[in-house]
Amino acid sequence: MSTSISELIAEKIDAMPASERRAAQTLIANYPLIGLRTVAEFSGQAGVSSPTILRFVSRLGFQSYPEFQSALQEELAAQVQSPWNRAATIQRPKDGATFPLMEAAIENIRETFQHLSAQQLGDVTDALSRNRARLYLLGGRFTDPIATYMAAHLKIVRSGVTHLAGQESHWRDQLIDMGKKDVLLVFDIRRYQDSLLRFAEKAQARGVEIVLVTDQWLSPIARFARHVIAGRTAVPSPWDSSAALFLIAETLIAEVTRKLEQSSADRIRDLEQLRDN
Amino acid sequence: MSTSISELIAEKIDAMPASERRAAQTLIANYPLIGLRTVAEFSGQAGVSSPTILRFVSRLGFQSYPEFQSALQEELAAQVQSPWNRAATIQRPKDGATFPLMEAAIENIRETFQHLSAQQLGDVTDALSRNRARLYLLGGRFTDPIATYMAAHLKIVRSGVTHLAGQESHWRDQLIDMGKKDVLLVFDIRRYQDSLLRFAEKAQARGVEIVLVTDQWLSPIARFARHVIAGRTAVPSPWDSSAALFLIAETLIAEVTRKLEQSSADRIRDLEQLRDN
DNA sequence: CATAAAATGTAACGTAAAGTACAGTTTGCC
DNA sequence: GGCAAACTGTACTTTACGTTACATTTTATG
Repeated sequence: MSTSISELIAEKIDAMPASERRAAQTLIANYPLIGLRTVAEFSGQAGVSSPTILRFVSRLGFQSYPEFQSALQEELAAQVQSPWNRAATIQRPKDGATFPLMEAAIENIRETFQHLSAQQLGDVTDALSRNRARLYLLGGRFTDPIATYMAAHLKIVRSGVTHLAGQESHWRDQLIDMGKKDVLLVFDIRRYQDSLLRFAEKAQARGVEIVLVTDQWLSPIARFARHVIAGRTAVPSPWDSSAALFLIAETLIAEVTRKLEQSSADRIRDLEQLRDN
Repeated sequence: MSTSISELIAEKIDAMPASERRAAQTLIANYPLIGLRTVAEFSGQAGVSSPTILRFVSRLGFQSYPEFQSALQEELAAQVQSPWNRAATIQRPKDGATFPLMEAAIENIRETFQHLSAQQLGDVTDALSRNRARLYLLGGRFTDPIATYMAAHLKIVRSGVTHLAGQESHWRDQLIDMGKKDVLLVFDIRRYQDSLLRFAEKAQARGVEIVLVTDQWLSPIARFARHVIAGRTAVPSPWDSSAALFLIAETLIAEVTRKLEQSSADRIRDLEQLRDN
């Protein structure tokens, strides 16, 4: 519980002797600048002696004056950096060069998650958390790195995770091991790749449960998918943005990790041990 | 009219020697808190010596470190006191607990781009657009997919792009071809990888211009980097989020593409033809 | 490659600032 | 009005911070 310092003062000011109260009022009146100066300056401004200032900060619960100052600084920095008054800073004309691509990407992310129900997210998480089943990840030309990223994390929290990399023929050889109860997570955005479609079709034929992460126009793989998550990708750039998909991936990683909490904690510990040796 | 300190830094950073630039980058990445701490803490965080910090603030035009701190404090206090922020702070638009991870990631993205000056972005874009030079991309355990993603795009718009994949020994063999005027883009976030540091050091020794994309705590590679872009990564999840770094990558891709517009357009047409055959 | 110039860190210094002991002053209470 | 308790300031001590001189290393230049 981080009560702000001004709250702290308001709370204790009534229990203070006169001089310390003067210190408190001076601080409130010049909040927070005077508190960042030296004890001498503070005491001078308040018209009390230095020890009074020290007793004052001590009464607030700080062990030393520097500690009190650090608290003030952090509070200040937190206020300035917080996003909702960040907006004020951004709109300054001098700054000007706000980043259109970034703004668009954020808008995409918001919209993407707005269309994503907790239900849907839960279903997909369940599918990806089925420890007994195998989980295969696959992506397209530009989305494969996202599949790689996801696989890198999921391999840590659970077993049976395979990233289908390299040549198409190589994926196909993996089909032999894929069956009912197994899960295939595919990323596919425009221009949709035939190779992915063909593979998804075959996987579905073998009873594999397919999760598709695609763009808002939906890859044809949607036809074979049990779950479909659609993200926005349009930005003012020659290229589409996969940032929303990336965040979808991170969200799934986090959810699966949380869901497998106990078992993954053990697993992570074992992995750390292996690494140390 | 008083130019803000962050503007002041952006303006002078190019005229600074390496160590002072590191100080500047550390301050920008942790703006403004680190500047309010002691010289020793600042220097420790930046990985330089105390005198370097003092020379840095001196170069910014301040007579002494306390004077610099006072300026920071006043700037901060002014921001907090402005009526705009007062209003903004009161009504938190924090809508219900939809997707905390997404909200945090968006905040991270905003903060990351807030700390990124147009100047800096332009410098990096220039480096990545130098068609005559070779461009190498490299990432860590979880960031390598971002390097891959970037390489996949950049390979389309320009030549001489290499993604350093696979084993460390394999990267090293590439060093032989790397020299002055070549550029190395490294992604490195906590836990920072020794292998990347070693490689960056060797590359720098060969005169390679290093661009580092890291987290707000700055990878030790910052020591060898000509350009440093620091992104925020903290989210309410067992894992850090690389979404901000991903968007940095997309922004760089877009900028480079725009910069190489004519030449890349030709190149893309040629590529399309090749694919059709 | 030799030389000068610039940059950087080490270590020591002086000082300003926080912190403390104690005596003086005020306040409250019988 | 006398006494005790709490409060406050003066004067001093101690800490630690900013600063500087200088030696070492690195970089640029002919």
